[in-house]
Amino acid sequence: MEIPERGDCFRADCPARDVFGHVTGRWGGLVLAALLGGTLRFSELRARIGGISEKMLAQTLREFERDGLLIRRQFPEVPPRVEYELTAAGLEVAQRLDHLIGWIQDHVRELVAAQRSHEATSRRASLS
Amino acid sequence: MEIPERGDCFRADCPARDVFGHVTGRWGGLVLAALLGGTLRFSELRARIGGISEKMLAQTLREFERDGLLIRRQFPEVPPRVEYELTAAGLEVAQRLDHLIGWIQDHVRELVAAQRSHEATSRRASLS
DNA sequence: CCGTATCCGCGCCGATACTG
DNA sequence: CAGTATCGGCGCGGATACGG
Repeated sequence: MEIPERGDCFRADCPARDVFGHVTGRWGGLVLAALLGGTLRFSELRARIGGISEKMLAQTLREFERDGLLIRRQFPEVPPRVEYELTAAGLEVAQRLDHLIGWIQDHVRELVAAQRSHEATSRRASLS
Repeated sequence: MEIPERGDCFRADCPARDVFGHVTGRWGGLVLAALLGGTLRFSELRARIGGISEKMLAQTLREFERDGLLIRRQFPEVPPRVEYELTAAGLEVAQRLDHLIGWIQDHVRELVAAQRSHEATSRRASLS
């Protein structure tokens, strides 16, 4: 397929949509944001990201390695040690993700309040 | 549940993770980013976001309305007209998403090149 | 035009067991 | 420690039909 100079995530067939899908996948954003603090081992990542399974962590890491957003560094030791680190591209993406995550975290109460208020409204409406 | 002053998306049980899930859902980011240009009708949104079905668009819009990120405005006309617009909170989220999307779109060639190069590497590795 | 309702297949993802 | 292999449920999401 022809790769345009600039992608368009709004088109279904654009490779940019593909990468966007990885980044906004269920675990993608959390993995990248977790690595903003610096290099982490597999088990450290797993501990930091609540609820992720080994399978999904491994799968997500492989996707991002393929996309060139992080690098995998393996040490010839026993027990084995593997570290993951953002590439320059990965850092750019992770920083933008972090801004998004940060805003949401800072406004949790406002968001939850909106949810509650909306529930109340729809209840009143359904009482005809 | 106790709502902390500041959320933590890395915890599995935090409401912030919940909203983060909506925003980074399959269609969430594209819907919010599409509304950055201003108010849009249902059919306009559907046309702009390649591949989305009516069902998923409606579902995504309802989630965000509940989260207080957008408002739904219905006009008493025939044929009916419904417009969707970002709230102040939605604008904040959408802008951050747009930065993320923009970077990916601007670097689509770099990303695709990384994917190709990685395929070549893993092919060589598997040839033992 | 703007949805909702229903069905249902596919693939995501968790659980478990196993390997180097 | 850092994974891979395999299985299976179930929910996401597409297709279709219908309603206001």
